[in-house]
Amino acid sequence: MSQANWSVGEVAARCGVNVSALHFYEKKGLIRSWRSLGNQRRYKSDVLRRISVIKAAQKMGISLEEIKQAFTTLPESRTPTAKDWELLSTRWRESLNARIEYLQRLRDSLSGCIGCGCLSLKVCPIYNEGDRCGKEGSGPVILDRGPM
Amino acid sequence: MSQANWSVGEVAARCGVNVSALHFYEKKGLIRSWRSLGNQRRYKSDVLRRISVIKAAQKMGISLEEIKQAFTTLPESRTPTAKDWELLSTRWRESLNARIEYLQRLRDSLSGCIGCGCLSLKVCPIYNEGDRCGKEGSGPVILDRGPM
DNA sequence: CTAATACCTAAAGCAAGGTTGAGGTAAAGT
DNA sequence: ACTTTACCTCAACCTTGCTTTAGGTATTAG
Repeated sequence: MSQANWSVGEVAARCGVNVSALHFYEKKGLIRSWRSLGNQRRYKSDVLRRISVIKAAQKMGISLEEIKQAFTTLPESRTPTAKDWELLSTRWRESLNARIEYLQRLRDSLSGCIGCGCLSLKVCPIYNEGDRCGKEGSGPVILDRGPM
Repeated sequence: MSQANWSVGEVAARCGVNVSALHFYEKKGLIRSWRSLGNQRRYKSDVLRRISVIKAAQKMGISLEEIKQAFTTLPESRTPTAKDWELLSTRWRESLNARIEYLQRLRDSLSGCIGCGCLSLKVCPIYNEGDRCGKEGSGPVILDRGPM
């Protein structure tokens, strides 16, 4: 079983992050700890999952601020369950899908666009935003408002 | 036809970027200009394509430094042709594909991983790196070294 | 001719996501 | 007991990709 009282160094080693990152996450409100008699941080084992979720979400391109927002949907009173976490992952999977589709559109336009003459011109789907300098207004903007 | 001598303001308006960004790109060596008698920047029209390529590459997640490196493969002596640009786009398409595949693996693992109990444990494909704290060494690391 | 823009340079600032360093306390090994 | 290692806080620093500000020159519109 997992221990009950993790020190910051143990968590850092276990999660493959620096102690400074844990301090940082705590300051940002993404994780919490209580203190030992000697004022050292102690963690419940569910912090491990939080950190792994932070890292996974970052790989998806989700900012710490967004992760923090998502964490506010977790229960305060009890340790989050698998269901609680699954809800998060469901929402993020949607944004991940959107991002993947965006990149796919970008890739598919790329073949035609960078090599051909259209890039930087009026109707290129890759390069086009606020491009109203030509004589007529520009064509559709397919890619510019994609998810970041 | 495109004009021969673009001012910085014209390029900025045409490309939808700020003048300050053009100064910045120039300082970083991504674009070049010559000067008018009154010391103002003047651009050849091929700067438009450069900038659109910069923007497209950024959408793919390519850093300015990498873009600059890629630009060094363009000919110095003549204005780059469609073929020249196509070469760039080919290389980038590969890295874009890699990134897409990485995100797809991430997505496909996500369903099982965040919700289940494995995340933060020894063999989860999403959360796993330098995880040698368990009794045995950890399992394969599927996702951690993916392209950024 | 004059006033409003547009442009110039250099330096500072901003946001994200941390890391590094200084100065000091706590806990653990021998 | 003593020394090393782990931990604490706070502040400063780093990188990327720009923007903003300040102080000054050039160009353009009326």
